Amino acid sequence: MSQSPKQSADRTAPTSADVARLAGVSRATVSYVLNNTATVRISDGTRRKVREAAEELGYVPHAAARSLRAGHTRMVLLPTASVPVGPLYSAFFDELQWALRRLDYTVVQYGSLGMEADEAARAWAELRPVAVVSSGEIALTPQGVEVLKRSGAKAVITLGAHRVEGAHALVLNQSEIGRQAVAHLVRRGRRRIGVIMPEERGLDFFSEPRLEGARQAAAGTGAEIVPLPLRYEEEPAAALAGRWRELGLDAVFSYNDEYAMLLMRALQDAGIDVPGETSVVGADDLLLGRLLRPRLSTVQIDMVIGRQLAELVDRVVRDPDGTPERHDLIAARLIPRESS
Amino acid sequence: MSQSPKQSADRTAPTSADVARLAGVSRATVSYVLNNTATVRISDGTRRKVREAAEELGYVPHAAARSLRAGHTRMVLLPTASVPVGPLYSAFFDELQWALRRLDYTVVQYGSLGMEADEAARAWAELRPVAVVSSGEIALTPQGVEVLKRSGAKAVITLGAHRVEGAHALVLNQSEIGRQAVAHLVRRGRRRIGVIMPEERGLDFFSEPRLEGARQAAAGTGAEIVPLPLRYEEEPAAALAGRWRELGLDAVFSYNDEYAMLLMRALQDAGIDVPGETSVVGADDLLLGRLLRPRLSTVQIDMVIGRQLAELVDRVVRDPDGTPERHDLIAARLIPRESS
DNA sequence: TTGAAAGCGCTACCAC
DNA sequence: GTGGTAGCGCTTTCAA
Repeated sequence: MSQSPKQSADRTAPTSADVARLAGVSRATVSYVLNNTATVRISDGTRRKVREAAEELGYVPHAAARSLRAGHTRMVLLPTASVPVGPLYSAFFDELQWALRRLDYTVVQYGSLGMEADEAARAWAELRPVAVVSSGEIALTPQGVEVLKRSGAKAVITLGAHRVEGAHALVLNQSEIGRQAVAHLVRRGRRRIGVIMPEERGLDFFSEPRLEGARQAAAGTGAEIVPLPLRYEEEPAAALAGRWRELGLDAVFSYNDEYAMLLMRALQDAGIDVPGETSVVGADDLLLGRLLRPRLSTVQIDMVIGRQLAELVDRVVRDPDGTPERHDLIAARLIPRESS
Repeated sequence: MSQSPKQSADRTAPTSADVARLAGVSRATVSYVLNNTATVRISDGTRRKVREAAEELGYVPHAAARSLRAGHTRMVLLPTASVPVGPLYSAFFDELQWALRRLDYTVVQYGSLGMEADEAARAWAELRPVAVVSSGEIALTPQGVEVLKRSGAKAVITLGAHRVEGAHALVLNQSEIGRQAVAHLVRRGRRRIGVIMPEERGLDFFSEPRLEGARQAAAGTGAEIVPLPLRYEEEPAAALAGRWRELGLDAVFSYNDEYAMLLMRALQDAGIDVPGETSVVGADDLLLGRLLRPRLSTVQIDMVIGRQLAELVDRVVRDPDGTPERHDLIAARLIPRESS
């Protein structure tokens, strides 16, 4: 083997002082050049020397030192905790991240699985993020918001069903989804409507408001809403289908398309005709809904573009004392197919 | 409105000096107490005073200042970029995060969507992570690894099919999946076997090795492998099914269960009998495979537990100069059902 | 048992 | 145009 470039690996990271020394200038000049500081004029020769020195040493600025000096960061913290939320949500997150980067923020997801609310808030605060966008998987208390703001967070934004004192809110009005689904079923003349409630942890956050919307749509129509807890597995689905007739249901809003597929298969295997005896409506408009027979009616969900949220973050960071805003983030539209 | 607690929000964050002042001690003492420094004895009275002062002020230490002083961090960086990877992968990531936190690392996902390899490596290096676990969505070049190591990363671990010079590798031997699927089909007497190659960006990372494995399994058996590009949509699937007979295939390994569902539906709609005329095998053992008719044969994938990877990270951080390890991370097992 | 002070890497103010 | 330098918040050595 010839001499590998490993030698450099164990040397310590070059600092701006190293760059300055190699370029034969002061650290100040290095900083000016590498940050393109506008308030100061540097000769082109010096600029080039500094750039070359930085390149040669493989200089990478030290974010912690920079933000310590600056007194603030450009970090937007997105706490996460493991909710398996599907393609819609992840597309939304991707877009949010991308849009925030365009606005020159550093986007960081902080895994907070299993942390208590205030413990989590403190851990986030240690990083001194300029903004926190909490998707609601980790509950944020008013105290938590306070801790974050004291630690320099200009914007604390919750993304979810509930408001938190002191934080801006982006409301995912999930209830609209349940409302659309049930309104459709009522129009179809259905009167006893089941609503699937997933038993998986972390989903009540979505399912509760959907149930609530279902109730609202049924109110005053004479239709009845029956919550149906269900685990995402074959046996419980079969069991539920087994007592379907004694439940006396003529329709079901099945939380989303995946639960709908599970339930519809179980119903069919139990000899229940869909949609003749029971209508089924899903949500999310996944491709699989169109592959089922009968094709699955569903509620299509248009999440607001992440860019919009990114701009809200930026606006609040610039004007932290503005009135907390409240935005609705979801538009829902029913797509009737064959299952209802 | 009565006076809200907003007053405190715009004050600056309390520092250890503030705590020291309130407790009537020095900053050193504050540090000793709050970090439970073992090498120094502090009286219980002082301890309590410090703790109370910190509590009262809502003191949160400044991670950047701490790590600047310490010369290193405990941050493990997980670069991410939007690959729609499914429940298996996300469960794996959850476990990894959780296990790393137990080992006292701070786990941070860094959204790197759309970055170039070396630009990304530099951005990560600015944060001076002690370890980087790159899931391979962002290609890591040898130069990138070098930059990260120079900036203090003790462990650079790639998670994927390819090795990168200088980095430890956790090989997701995806090829085993294709191998299992095709070996099964050959045993069933199939001779012309299609392999679905998703056209969605970011998946060739998984699909290429699966194809390679398929080829290996076919080699010497007289069976023939035919790659079949496919977008995850109904029309292309229907089109592919439309020319199925002219392709002369008697089996297909369909990348995963979701593509299998899409293709199987298209084949059935085109009047192709499954498994009579064509066998179909998926992968991932998703629930939906059991809901299909015929039930879908699949390759079950056992990902190594995240804890194992967390321990590797920790081991490499403690002994950075150890020989780069190479681990196989996937065990695959064929589950025959009705579709093959 | 506690305190004083140096210094991590960086930027921005001021002087030359 | 460029350089000297203070100081961000923290930990840790050394003295008291």
